Amino acid sequence: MRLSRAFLPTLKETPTEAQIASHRLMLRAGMVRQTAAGIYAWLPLGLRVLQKVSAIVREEQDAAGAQEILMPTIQSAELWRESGRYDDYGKEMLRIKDRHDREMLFGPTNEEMVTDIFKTYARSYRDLPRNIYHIQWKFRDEIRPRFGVMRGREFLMKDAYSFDIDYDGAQKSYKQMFVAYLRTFARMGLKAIPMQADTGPIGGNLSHEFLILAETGESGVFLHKDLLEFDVLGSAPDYEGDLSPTVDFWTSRYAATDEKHDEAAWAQVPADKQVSARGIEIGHIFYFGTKYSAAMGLKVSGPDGTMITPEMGSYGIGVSRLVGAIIEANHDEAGIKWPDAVAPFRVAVLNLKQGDAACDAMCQQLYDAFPDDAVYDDRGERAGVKFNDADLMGYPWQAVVGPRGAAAGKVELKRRATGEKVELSLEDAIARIRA
RNA sequence: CGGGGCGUAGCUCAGUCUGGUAGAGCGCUACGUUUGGGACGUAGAAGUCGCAGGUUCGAAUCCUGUCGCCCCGACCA
Repeated sequence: MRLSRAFLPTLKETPTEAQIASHRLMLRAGMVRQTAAGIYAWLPLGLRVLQKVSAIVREEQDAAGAQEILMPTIQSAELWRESGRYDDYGKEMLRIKDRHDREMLFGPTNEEMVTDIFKTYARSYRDLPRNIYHIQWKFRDEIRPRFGVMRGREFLMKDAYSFDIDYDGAQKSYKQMFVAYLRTFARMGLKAIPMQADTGPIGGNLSHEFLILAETGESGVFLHKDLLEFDVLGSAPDYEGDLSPTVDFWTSRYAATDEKHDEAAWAQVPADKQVSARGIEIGHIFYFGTKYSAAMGLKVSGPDGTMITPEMGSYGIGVSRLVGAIIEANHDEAGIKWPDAVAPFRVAVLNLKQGDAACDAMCQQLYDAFPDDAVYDDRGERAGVKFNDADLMGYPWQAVVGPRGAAAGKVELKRRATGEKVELSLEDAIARIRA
């Protein structure tokens, strides 16, 4: 992407409405544009991050055995009457009438719809277990949207739904998602901690929220320090094997949000292992048994010919919220510090003297070395502007090419996260960025 | 939904109390000088003053209504 031709509008001044770092930086870096309260348009830079985050979520869902589908945003009220949630859900649900006066709604979640779809095809216990998911826009008419994409009304969510023949199967599905979530967030450079949670309007009796620590988090959290030091990505999980050791590691150490906080249990945690902080919820998993399958008439034949009502669970990740959460966890005064895995581009090539033959040639080679993964700041701007914009947009690497260095065949490579700078030959610089 | 605040140029805001030619900085355009951490000068473009109605010779300013947005609280991926 050449900046001279890109639609990447950065802002020098901070828009007044933005109160927290991620919102300010997303607006300043030109990632999103607010179009109504809690509703955002995603501009190219923001969209790339959203897509990278989605891709990681998708890979880990697929690895855990879930299969992707895509359900619509608009649903029929009828479905929600079957489960009884049409009246329960309240004003958070955006209700719409079509031209024939039929009652419709913009989906806040998809338990009803997925159950309805699934029941058309599932005939036998042989059709189970299954886990299907989609990544789709949701709408929840929040009383008070705030914090940019962190609490928007329209938001992108990955929601998965598991169907199992019995309780043990459902527990296995739950653990698969539990482990998949740990890996998903770890790959984005986040330390997400699963915590006991309320099940809220979804129902059920087993639920974990995944939170990351951040000063601007909306929940208070209390946790055992060991949980912050565990290496999640150390070994690839065997999803068909016994996942209990991993899940037990996490669930045996104290971790709770203020809603579920238990002072007595907390007092059992050694004082030097107690961590109390603020947290942002980025994922939530539920086991809720037959709540929807029973209400909506999902039944399959069992091995002995009797009908069985499958056990279900649902598993959500706030994909658009994650973009904000990642920024909350990775920024400084100057701007964003993208983790490599979700960076919109891996490297920014900064040409400090546009039009200088040596600079132009070296920049072009750097740029060509990273197809679709580099931005080339080839604008006729002063060096300071390019430095500041690159810091703001937060590319993991900055390859700085000025007349002095170009004459000596050197590139100055800056690591955004640490601020560390080294002078390298062109080849070494390319190798270093690739590493 | 209760409380508070704000809508004036792309952005940040002044002007409203006390009605009388619509302003500044940043950004944008052109030219010149600059050129390794958000340069300087000169010239220029850019606004139905959120919308509707009213009062008035005259409304960004006063009155009524309305819409939108932000912040604080009770609720939540």
